[in-house]
Amino acid sequence: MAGSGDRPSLFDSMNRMAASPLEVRTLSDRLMEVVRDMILSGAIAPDVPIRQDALAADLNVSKIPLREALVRLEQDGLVVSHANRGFFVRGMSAAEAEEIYELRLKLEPEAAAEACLVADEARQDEARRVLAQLNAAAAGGMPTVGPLNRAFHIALVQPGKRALTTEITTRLHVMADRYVRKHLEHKGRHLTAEAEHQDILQAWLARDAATVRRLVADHLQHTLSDLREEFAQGDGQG
Amino acid sequence: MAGSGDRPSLFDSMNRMAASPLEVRTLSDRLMEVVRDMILSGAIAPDVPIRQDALAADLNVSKIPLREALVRLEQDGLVVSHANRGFFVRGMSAAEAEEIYELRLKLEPEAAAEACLVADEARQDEARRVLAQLNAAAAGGMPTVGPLNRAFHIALVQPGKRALTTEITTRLHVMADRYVRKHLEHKGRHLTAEAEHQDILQAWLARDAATVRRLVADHLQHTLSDLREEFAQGDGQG
DNA sequence: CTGGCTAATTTCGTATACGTTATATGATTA
DNA sequence: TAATCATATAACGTATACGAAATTAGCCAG
Repeated sequence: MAGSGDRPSLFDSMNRMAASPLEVRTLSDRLMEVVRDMILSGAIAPDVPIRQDALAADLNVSKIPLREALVRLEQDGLVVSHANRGFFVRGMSAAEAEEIYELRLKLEPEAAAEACLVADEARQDEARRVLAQLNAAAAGGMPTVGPLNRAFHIALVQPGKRALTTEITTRLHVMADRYVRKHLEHKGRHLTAEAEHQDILQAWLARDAATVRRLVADHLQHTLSDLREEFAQGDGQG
Repeated sequence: MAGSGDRPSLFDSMNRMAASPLEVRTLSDRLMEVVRDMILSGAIAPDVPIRQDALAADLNVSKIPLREALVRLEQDGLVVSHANRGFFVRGMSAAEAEEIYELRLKLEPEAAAEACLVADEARQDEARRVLAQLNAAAAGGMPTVGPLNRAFHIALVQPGKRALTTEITTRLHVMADRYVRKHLEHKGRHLTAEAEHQDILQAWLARDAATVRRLVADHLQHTLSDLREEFAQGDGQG
């Protein structure tokens, strides 16, 4: 009897956000988010093997749904697996950060611009609401800043109804998140970002596609510039 | 320290066709390709539930690696899963085809153009060799046309050493493959494609980036146009 | 037909076991 | 001592069996 204890532990942190009321989700699906956040937050270090039995025991699950979650994360680019050696958190590199932002710059500005033209009122409300939550979380130094930041950027793209574009954008944002957290969170990056977000939202709500395109590109470019600075400085650090 | 040496790393590449001789792969990894080919070839119809026990029995494996393979394919966009209802082959739509090609047009021409500038001799040989194989397979009506076509397009991008771009391009090509097979394979599309491929390769080998960019874009645009025609005609069919 | 109950099928997760591979440890030899 | 070989331990990947929960299908009353 494994489920008898029912330690609440790690899952509740995830269940709080998103989770539309009547959405059914599988365990491995939720595990993916839990493990993903452990990786993004640095709780699991890169390049060290992820011990499946141990981690599964920690999370009070068996290793089969955990493996499925890890497989998902491998496709998401956060972990790599080597046959018979297991899963490892992917190492980070300046080159990868460059590539991530290069791709985001190619996709996100236009996607957001097109989406703003077709967003209905519900989607507009959602974007507004998410940004408010994000600002509140950032002000309070909450650990949900990362996910909410992602939710905001996605909310700008999603109304475009292009599933693939939205999905790729989401993945790129997840990968970017690691770099932002590691290198930028300790300084006031999200404070400058807050102003940029506000301007973007305003143009987006006004359906000013051209401005949205420009502002989103600028926003990404600024973050990338900050990252470049960080990389140039703390170059050799682990 | 484990990773200090970083040997040449024989096994960092993605799923390639000509497997390097002593590459170790897990069962679920190979299963992914098997099931993927079943989907691409239409052996598994869209929108009908994939019976895990039955399929696993057919393939003489247990359902654990099969589920992992299906999870991979879900991230690849070929199947969808609904909690407690299982996995389904994703339905096809003209809208999705449009989006796939729109994204490919945004990424592939430039990626191929940049890659041709830095491709070493080995990569150039590989591109040449793969195209020869593709032409041979197309001439003989072999079922390997799809994978070889994909291999050729990837060979044009891979030397750019941008892992993410290569990976996304690969996925988009896999998704596109389904549409090409279903709607275009029965007509002589790969015959016109053959000439375009030849021109692309020539410019690519000559490191003529601008021409590569243009020709790849044209090539994709032609295929998309053909697809549009097909959709416009056989509109209401399955 | 509609709505709801029951039964059957299937997925999802757990527990357990086992072969194979990798890694660490210790012994042997040059 | 250093390098190589051999052994032991640990971990991964897969198979099997079982149970619980959910979905689907069938049936029946109104």
